[in-house]
Amino acid sequence: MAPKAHRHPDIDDVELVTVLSALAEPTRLRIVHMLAVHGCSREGAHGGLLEGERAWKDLDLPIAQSTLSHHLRILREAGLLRNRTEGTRCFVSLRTDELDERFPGLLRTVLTCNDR
Amino acid sequence: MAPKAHRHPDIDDVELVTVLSALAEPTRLRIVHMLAVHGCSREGAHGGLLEGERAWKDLDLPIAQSTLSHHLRILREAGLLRNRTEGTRCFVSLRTDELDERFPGLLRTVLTCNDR
DNA sequence: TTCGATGTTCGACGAACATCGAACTACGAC
DNA sequence: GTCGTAGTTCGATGTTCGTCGAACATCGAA
Repeated sequence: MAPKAHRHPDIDDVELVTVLSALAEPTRLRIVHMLAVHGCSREGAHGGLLEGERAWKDLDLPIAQSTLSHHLRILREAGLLRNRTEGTRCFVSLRTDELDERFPGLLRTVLTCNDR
Repeated sequence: MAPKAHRHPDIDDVELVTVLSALAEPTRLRIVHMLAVHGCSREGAHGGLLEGERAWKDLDLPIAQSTLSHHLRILREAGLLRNRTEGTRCFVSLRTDELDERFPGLLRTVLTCNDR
């Protein structure tokens, strides 16, 4: 659909438990990892990618589209990522800075641990 | 019961997602918080408390005993805490150092975030 | 040995969750 | 307008989870 506008919570309204719950699922942790590692890719020639963004369609995971959409919503509502719609396409990115202000060091620490 | 011996996982066998799942629940996060903040209490006169330990019975939460036991098991199996049995009593403590070696900074960061 | 205190395990229950396919919606292109 | 693309929402299904009370196991004390 790429509906008119997604709802992004005010970062100050996000609870720590909500963030942890969002991250406590293999698929979602992997999505966040992908966005962190490869989010800033310079595929300049490709599309209207902004800094740190990643196209929905490039998130190729072994799950159904509807399931991916579901996980992205969980992450969005936990304040972890932001959706930007451009025509029918949509791009996702981590809310790195805001999140770091609310929960200092959390995202970076988790991602570092995730690398083993 | 306080059975003969609890099973504590080798910290290297613990997955990040397991730890996050364990922490992603209000009651359990509160338990970990209590152990971190008040674990090192000097109630010297009271019992055989070791450094950083806390007696089972002192964890007074508004839940049934069986529920508390369940949560403690989840935390134990996630490598977050250790049980020590002494007679019929049992004491719990965070596996702070081991955990920090496996997932550097994770516990401290989460606890700091939890303080707001 | 009998009793009480301390935790653990065992169903059982409803709620929440991950997953899927199908129906739907919004947009660009023709 | 009509069609295809891109992503969301809905309904259904099976699983996991948090919670409880009851039964059980283990130990110290009387």
